[in-house]
Amino acid sequence: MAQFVHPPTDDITLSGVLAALADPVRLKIFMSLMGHAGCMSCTEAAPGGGIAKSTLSHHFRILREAGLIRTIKRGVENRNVPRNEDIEARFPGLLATLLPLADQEFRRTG
Amino acid sequence: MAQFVHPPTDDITLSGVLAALADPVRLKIFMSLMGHAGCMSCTEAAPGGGIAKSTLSHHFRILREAGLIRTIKRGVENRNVPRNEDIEARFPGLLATLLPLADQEFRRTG
DNA sequence: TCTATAGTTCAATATTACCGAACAATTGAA
DNA sequence: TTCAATTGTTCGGTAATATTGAACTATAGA
Repeated sequence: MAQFVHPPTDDITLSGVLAALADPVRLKIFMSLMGHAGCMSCTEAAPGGGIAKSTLSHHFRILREAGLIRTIKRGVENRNVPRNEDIEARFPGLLATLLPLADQEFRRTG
Repeated sequence: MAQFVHPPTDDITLSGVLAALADPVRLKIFMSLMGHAGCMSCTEAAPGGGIAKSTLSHHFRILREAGLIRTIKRGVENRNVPRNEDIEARFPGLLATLLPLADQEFRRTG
């Protein structure tokens, strides 16, 4: 039986999603998850830089509460999965346009 | 000759745009501007609620610095114009997908 | 049991948002 | 010109949020 770190939100708002993805760190995390199309632990999905793990935990919480990811406790680590279908259902086409632009942006700046 | 309140940014970033539009007040302001497809003063574009004018000024500054609007001083008031083409040039399709979703969202919640 | 690992929570600090009040600039009327 | 009204910015104080290291919980594996 799935042990959610916190039960997934069913109230996904546009402002919540945009605010969550407006932070470069969280955007990178979410894109990593999308790229791996399965599950990643928090440390796997985290971008390289010197970010404190308490801060990372905070970022994952924001992504969870925005409804962008689902987090399941599995052994000692967390399995984070993007909630593709739920976001697509609420905001059709949003991710399809946003993610390529984010990709382009990160290539440009780093 | 155009008197800009501040010269328009030529460095439009995705995080800047998303952060600017993640705030419901700013999103409403920007959508008002898009809807009127011309120029609006700050007070015209502002949503109804009891928002201090110093706060509104702050919101317009964020929209300006994100590169979403251009503000020209005209007489006693400001003329705010959305920078459609510049945003489309940098992030093709972003506004086209975002704004209808925002519209739907505001209809849902108010 | 003992140690290592993965995240969360907590308390403190730093950054940012919001407001009212004071200010500057322009308009229009007296 | 002078005076009042209008529009928006700036400033100082306070409230809210972000970031961090340290302490803590829970699980895995030797």
